[in-house]
Amino acid sequence: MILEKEIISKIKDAFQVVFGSELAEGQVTLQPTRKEFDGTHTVVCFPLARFSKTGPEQTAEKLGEQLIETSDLFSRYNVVKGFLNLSLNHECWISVFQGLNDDPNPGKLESTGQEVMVEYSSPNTNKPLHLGHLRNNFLGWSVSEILKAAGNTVHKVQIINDRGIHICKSMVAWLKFGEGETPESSGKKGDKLVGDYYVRFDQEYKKQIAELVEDYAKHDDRVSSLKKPFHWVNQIDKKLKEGKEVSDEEQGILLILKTFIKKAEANAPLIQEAKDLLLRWESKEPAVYDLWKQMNGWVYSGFDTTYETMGVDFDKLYYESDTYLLGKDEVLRGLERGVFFKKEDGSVWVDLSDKGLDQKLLLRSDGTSVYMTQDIGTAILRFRGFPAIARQVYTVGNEQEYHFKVLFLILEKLGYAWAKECYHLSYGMVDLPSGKMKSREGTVVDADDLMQEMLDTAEEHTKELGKIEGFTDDQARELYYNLGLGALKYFLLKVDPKKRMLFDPNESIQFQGHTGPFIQYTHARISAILRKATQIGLDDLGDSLAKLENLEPVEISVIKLLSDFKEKIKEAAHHYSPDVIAQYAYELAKEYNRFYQEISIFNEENTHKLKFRIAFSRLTAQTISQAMALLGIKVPERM
RNA sequence: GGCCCCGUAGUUCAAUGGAUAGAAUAGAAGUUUCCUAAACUUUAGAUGCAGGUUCGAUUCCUGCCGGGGCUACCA
Repeated sequence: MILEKEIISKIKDAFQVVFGSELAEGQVTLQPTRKEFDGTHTVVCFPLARFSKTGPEQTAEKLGEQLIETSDLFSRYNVVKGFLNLSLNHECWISVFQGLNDDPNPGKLESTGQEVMVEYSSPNTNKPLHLGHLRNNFLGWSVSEILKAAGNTVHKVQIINDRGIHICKSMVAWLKFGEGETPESSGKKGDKLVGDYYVRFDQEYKKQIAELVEDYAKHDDRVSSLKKPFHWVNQIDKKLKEGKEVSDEEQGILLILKTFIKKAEANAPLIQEAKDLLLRWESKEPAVYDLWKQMNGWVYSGFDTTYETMGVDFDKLYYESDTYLLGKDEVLRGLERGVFFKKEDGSVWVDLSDKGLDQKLLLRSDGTSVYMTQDIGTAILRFRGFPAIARQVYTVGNEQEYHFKVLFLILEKLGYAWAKECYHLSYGMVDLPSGKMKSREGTVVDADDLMQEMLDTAEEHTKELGKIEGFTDDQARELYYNLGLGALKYFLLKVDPKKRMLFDPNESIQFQGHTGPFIQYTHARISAILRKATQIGLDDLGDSLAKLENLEPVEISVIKLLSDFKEKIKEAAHHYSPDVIAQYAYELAKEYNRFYQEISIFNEENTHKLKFRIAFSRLTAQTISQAMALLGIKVPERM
């Protein structure tokens, strides 16, 4: 911020005069003054003692003295230990406020001229979206908005994993057990319907495996005495995981049974059918291809509904079925050029041992591609389609950190200069109190269900507080939506993306305290003031600012926060961290609420003060609204 | 086994190497003739353990303990 720069420059000048030694740019550490001390800006003088050749405390004292004498920026100072606390004078704050109020581009930094592609969501098309996807989408969408505000051109994209064995599983189950069910016939949302068949496949598949294992066991003397071998394995596995003792005999049996299970997994008729279907799909057999299209279509329309509720969107969609072949070509080309190597069985690998990693498979021995192969293809395709993009940001969970490390290294090896600029926006899992979400154990928190719950809770709260007087039905619904989703988005975005976080479904997301609705409420409060101001014609600031004689401390601290906004956007963009914005919006709202409590705006007799406070409130509302917009949260006029 | 991440109030989250470790919730006590009490004020409560570097360590380094992840011819 300009203000900060100016202060630092004054400090450098003063230091030069008093101690005769020049400080470099980064040597002045300026930080916000803690609220128990007087002042707004604090210079940490410990590191300066080295250059001033005197103790930190004297350094601070002399520096403060000099600053007051020579600069018109500061009104007073105090020294606590080696900390120099500075207070800016009235005119300075007035001009800061003036600058913010006149800013033609509030909340938007100068263009960097850079183009960035941000990928997020990218779900598989075999099951509905869940809580984890919510964090992913809100994060990716918000980071995109933040990057835009920071002056970049952004392309929001996702890759849809529409191809592969997983979708074939749903298809097999639907063919076998579906009896022609469609979203229309059963009224089920398309993604839910397909997800159900995926689950069904898994259940039936498990059954077949268990049967096969039992059969193998029956014919093997070593284990034929076991009644339910499959169940037994699970028990022993559980024991091992809990660190309990397992006898040698049990371990021996376990080993035998594990080979049985592996064999059964490969030989179960259902998985054979799914694999067969995948081959038929790859050869584009019309019946299979049509069914694949139809079921994917169901999923897409289901996803579209969910995305709409979530309030996220994309500029462009990529489909794995379109990109996986390109990846394969790239790998083969790399093989020719000696970047990759082939093993005897025909599989293609990359050797990354020079980078401290191991070898990684790129093409199976049967020539089919793996996950990595497709990602190579997709990345290259994107840069071909958008030659101007400087980098790609991948919003993907942190369990794939290794994968992306490898991907970027491979792209680099293939000679793509932009590979170095690619970034894996890695975020932590959302845990439940019971641990990780597992679809098999039915502990997945469904995205649609959760959002609906949030809307219901918002409605309940609002009605309890009796705050829907004068609302039409549509307005009320809009409010519940904004509050419910605001609470949810804020909850997921206020946490550092890198960290894993906890979600307790039994303890519903709060609407009080450090929450989205708290900030929304502050905005609604200010809106009420602005409405009233318009009514009585106090909208125009006129020359009141110049005639203002003093500012209250709480007003100064709000102005300081307002002036921090752009710096926060910069920081959030730099770290890909919406939580910076979330924390900022909260601090601003909280500080304004203090002002609101302390000062009764319309009881003020001095017109200049009154007009200033209205303009000041408007600027706060505007900043809150913009900050929240970066998080994808709408702020209401009334609530 | 190897590699990576995380351990902060009862709980959920903060703290570019800086002051007496901040919030929120749950607990205790207050504030409504006054612009929206989804608010505000007061109070009590925490850095896993042991070393090291530093004027100064929640932050950096080492070891230990605890939790999670990756290490598939799965995606």
